[in-house]
Amino acid sequence: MNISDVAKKAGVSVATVSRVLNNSSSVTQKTVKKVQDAIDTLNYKPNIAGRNLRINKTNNILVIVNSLVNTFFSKLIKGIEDTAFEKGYNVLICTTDNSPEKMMHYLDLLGKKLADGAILLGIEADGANKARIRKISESVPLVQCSERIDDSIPYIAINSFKAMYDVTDALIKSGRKRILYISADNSLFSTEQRFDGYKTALSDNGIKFDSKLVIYGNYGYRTALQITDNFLKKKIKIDAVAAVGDRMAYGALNALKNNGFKIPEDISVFGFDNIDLCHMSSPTLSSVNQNQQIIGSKAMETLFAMINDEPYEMETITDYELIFRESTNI
Amino acid sequence: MNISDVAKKAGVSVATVSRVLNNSSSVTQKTVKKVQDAIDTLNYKPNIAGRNLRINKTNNILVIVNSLVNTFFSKLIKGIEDTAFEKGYNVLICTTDNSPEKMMHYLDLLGKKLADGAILLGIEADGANKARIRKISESVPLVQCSERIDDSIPYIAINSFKAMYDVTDALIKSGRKRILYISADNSLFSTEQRFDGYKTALSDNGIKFDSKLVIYGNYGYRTALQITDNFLKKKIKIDAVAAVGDRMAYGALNALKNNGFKIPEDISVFGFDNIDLCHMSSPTLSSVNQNQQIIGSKAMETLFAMINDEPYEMETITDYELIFRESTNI
DNA sequence: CTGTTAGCGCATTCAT
DNA sequence: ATGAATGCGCTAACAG
Repeated sequence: MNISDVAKKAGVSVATVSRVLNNSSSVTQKTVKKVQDAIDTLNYKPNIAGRNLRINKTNNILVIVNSLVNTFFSKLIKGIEDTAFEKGYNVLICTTDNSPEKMMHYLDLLGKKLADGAILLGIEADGANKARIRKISESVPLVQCSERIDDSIPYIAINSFKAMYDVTDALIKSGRKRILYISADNSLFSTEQRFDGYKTALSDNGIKFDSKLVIYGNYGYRTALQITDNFLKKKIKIDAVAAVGDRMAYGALNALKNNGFKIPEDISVFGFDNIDLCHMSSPTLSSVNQNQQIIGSKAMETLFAMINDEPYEMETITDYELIFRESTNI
Repeated sequence: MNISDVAKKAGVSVATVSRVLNNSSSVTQKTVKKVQDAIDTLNYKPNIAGRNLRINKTNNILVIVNSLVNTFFSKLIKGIEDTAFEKGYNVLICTTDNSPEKMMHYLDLLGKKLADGAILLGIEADGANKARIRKISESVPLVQCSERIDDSIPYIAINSFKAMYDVTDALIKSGRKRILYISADNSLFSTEQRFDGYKTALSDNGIKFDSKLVIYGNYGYRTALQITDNFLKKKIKIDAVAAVGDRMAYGALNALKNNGFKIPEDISVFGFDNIDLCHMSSPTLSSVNQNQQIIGSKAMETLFAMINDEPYEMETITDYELIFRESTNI
């Protein structure tokens, strides 16, 4: 069942059927109707593979992400998908499980024309892979979201420096001075930016940075619980905690509780990303909210513009907001 | 840059290049090397669209799901993806936002040969769409996961009846008799099954079912908080809560706390799905854990068998386990 | 406004 | 073991 069956049925040429299908150049209403009827009675669906081959375009885009099991990214993907849907694109999701090999494998699919472009979500890459990604970006539209790998590739994210600056500043303004900073043990752009934000806010408020007040986790709850507990054993006095992720903030929060501290009376706790849990837990958790839907949408729009040779921004900075809840008394 | 460029470079025919590419029939080692070298120096990638058209197969599968922003489904998708990756398939994720139109749109893509088959995740369908899905399933491999739409389509899930039976039974065995049941306001197979499990466990333990002890939400936290609060205003005595979802259990739990009840001393609370939050909250929440990774993996394996005309199971029932935490004293 | 035809890149049948 | 030739389904250039 193909286009020529429809042509035969409708008593026209395949070209005419194709024209109706793509409502390209002018076809008489009468002919359109004949063709439509044939399509309907045969229940014909155009074969995408044939079309893709001919026009050398797939209307697919790749989303490359470490893991879907992270609502930060799944919300972002929803933004991508909604916009992709509007523009007639299908979204292929590729999860890499933090494996560079898997990531490069998926990037390879772009060369095979499986998709017209790709969005890299929160991707970390070392020197060699950075170079390969840059190389690929020279021939295929690529957009990076929420983490920056290469300056030559369009980038969409919040200003992580400013966000963590604001968190730190708010904690200080509420009277806290010794803020335990829970960072992540990676080389992500956002990690570095946030750390800079923390240090700059301290310094702007005349507080000396103390490296003993910095501990490193992996975004997970258990590790954060553990490292905070270890930290508390040292009996170093603190009056607040700022974490680069909510799960880590919860790990800290529970470690603090277990050690007899009252939240927020003794110690304020501030998270990052505003996961659903933040408003369901007790105490509810103060956190930084990003609008993932918009980030995703902007990423797709940028990619779409690249694919269609339209102008686009090299850098799109989106909004964030600090949400104050019970874990802080600000 | 295509297969014939490679053939030219290697001094062989396109047929031979194709054979090397698919290591089909016998090609001399020497020829293989020549071709490989040509491929490498040209950095040639076979065009998937051309291949798909020729072999009438895409190695793509569709996953149709209401929303990715639900770790239950995203974990399931991880199971699908891992298995798909092993088998050389790419996964196209289509989110429907509970819109039947969107779902049918995506199912339509199957007819257009965008993918070789589809997995339906937790999909709800009314009479008309049920019929359309069944119709589609006659010509395209389809698998349904975690919710059942049609008996003629392979199905993978836990036994929801038995799981909720076990929850209810465990609560009763721990001395609870008046168990508030928080269900969801939908016509999903699992909803019905769980409700039956609850009622049967009551009856098997000689407890009369009381319809006043059943309230309906939408899987969300806020609604559950609200309806539980409304329920408590009626001053009907209860000593336990069983919910069909963890978020609802949390809504109930917080409503109970707000009304001065102690968990679990006054009232035990049991959730369903074991979301991450369960072990991070205080109190931690007892819940039913399903192995989504395995469900997803089995779904992909079943779909793979269908695509390749191999034998497959019409029904795969996976394990679950009750996890007892601080919200119950069992 | 419509038809004829070529060719996108590939796998495969049929020769040799 | 290899090559020549065909056609998968479609769009677009060209002709009329």
